[in-house]
Amino acid sequence: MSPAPAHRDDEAAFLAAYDPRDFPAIALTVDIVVLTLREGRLNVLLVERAGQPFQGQWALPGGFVKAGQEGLDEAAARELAEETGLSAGALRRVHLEQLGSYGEPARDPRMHVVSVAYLAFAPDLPDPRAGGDAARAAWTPVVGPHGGGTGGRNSTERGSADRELAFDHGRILADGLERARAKLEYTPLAAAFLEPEFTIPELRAVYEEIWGQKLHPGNFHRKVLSAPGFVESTGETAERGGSRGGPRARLYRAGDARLLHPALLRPDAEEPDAR
Amino acid sequence: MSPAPAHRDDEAAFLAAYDPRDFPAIALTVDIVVLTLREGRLNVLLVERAGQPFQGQWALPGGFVKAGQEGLDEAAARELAEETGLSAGALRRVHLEQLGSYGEPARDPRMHVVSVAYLAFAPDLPDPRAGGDAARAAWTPVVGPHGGGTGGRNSTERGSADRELAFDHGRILADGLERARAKLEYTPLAAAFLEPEFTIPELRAVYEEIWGQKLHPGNFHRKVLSAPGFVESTGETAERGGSRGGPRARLYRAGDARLLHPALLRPDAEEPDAR
DNA sequence: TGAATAGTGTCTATTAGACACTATACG
DNA sequence: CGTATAGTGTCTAATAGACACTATTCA
Repeated sequence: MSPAPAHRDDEAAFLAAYDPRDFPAIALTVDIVVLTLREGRLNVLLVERAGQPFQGQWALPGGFVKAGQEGLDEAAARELAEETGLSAGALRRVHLEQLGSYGEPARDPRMHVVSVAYLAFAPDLPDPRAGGDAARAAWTPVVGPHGGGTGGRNSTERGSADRELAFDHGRILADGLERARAKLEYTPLAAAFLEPEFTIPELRAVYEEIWGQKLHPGNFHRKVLSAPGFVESTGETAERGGSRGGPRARLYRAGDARLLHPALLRPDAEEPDAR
Repeated sequence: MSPAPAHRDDEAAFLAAYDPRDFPAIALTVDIVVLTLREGRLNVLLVERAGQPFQGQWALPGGFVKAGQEGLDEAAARELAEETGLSAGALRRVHLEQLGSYGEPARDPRMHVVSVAYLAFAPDLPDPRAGGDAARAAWTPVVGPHGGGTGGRNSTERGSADRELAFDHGRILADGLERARAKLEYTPLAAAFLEPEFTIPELRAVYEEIWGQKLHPGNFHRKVLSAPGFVESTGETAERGGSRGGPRARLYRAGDARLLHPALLRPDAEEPDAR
């Protein structure tokens, strides 16, 4: 563990003599898969790269971790705020979790850059503004097993109508989408895509869009209500019924559970790839 | 993303002029939670630190990622081989997966060191030899909700009879243990703790030790056999029966499933902390 | 008025767990 | 021979999903 085989008696003296420059440099970035629903469709936040490498290509938002100044979660939250232009208050409604780290030496042609990827679930957000190092930033529809239920499980997953993402961001996005699908099964995080008060049919629409398949309305309703702490009733009723008719649904807000029991398993998840 | 706001026309020229030293340094390490069963008890591999900081304290094995030369998975595999002294062949029987990254600026007093933690499941291995930067290395019993079923879910988790680990390795170990418990539920990785051929009661002992609770022998047996691809029969029978009597059990080897359907849920996992 | 939807009731096939039983092996 | 265990059978409570039905709202 100790990079220099020093055996000083005094730790303070050791630290004073310690020069970080003695070690070969690896750069560290955070990149974020920010997912949201816009008009019912799953979107991911992408930025167009202003500089080299991959100039002009789309990439996940992210940036370098400020050495010695911030932890990984802080860096991700900072980048998220910068790229979406959201206030600290609005950010509290966003779920942010670590997705994984990606460190192939050749993933960035400049040097060895390790990226710690994060995954965020956000309610419908305003259009992003391009940050300093991004030419543009845009919510981009995610295709794949979404958007019609026709796409199979094995179809290549990428954002935005076949755009190829820079670096290995296509892979990171695919990992983030799979994580998101899994998270809906055993956490109440689907509510993070909605306003603070929402109806069960709205919640069901989140599941249907992210899982890419229709769910049974009656059974879904019952399962949500039977999972303790998933939702809690407000006593209120939605202003209007469904756009195509039907009674007004009751309003709920997110409960205090962090894990769902029982879980809402994907109907098809019996054989994911059961080989 | 681009650290210097360069707008060169030619990517090659850009790369030639690129100096990695322009950026503040963050060091990158991999640390590994290596779990194994020794005489039926869960053990973790720990090393005693030879140098500062935390000299003389126990820590997870790990080391610096070789910048530009290896990816994260490679670095973890290399460290694992170095610390356990295992051959490449023996390492193929070890399961290794990324656990998460830890990057608080103050987690290492020398400088900002980000650690990518890995989790490994290994069959019973020989005693480790101390590496270059470790005074000693030893398999260390894990206490916690293990070892007798008396420990509650909330008991502080640490290795080796109340040893305090260096850095934030206590936290990493706790995260690794929780991941291990969860992994047994929906993957067939319990077999990674056993020899290539094993009996169902041996497999059950893995679950009982890691989950810290007794399981119903009959129902466990049936659930394992009903999960497609979990185990496949060898047609053979164990040489001897149970040490305290009983018929000889049949031998199985790991099947080709990577996910269990249906999953083997922890009996208690109904309310993990359902708040 | 017709069509679509919210929410609830109910039936059934499946499953998890408890219990029981036998056959086998150790000491 | 006594005891413990492997493996299987069976019963029951809980669950998932299918189907049905009413009331409510939009167009």
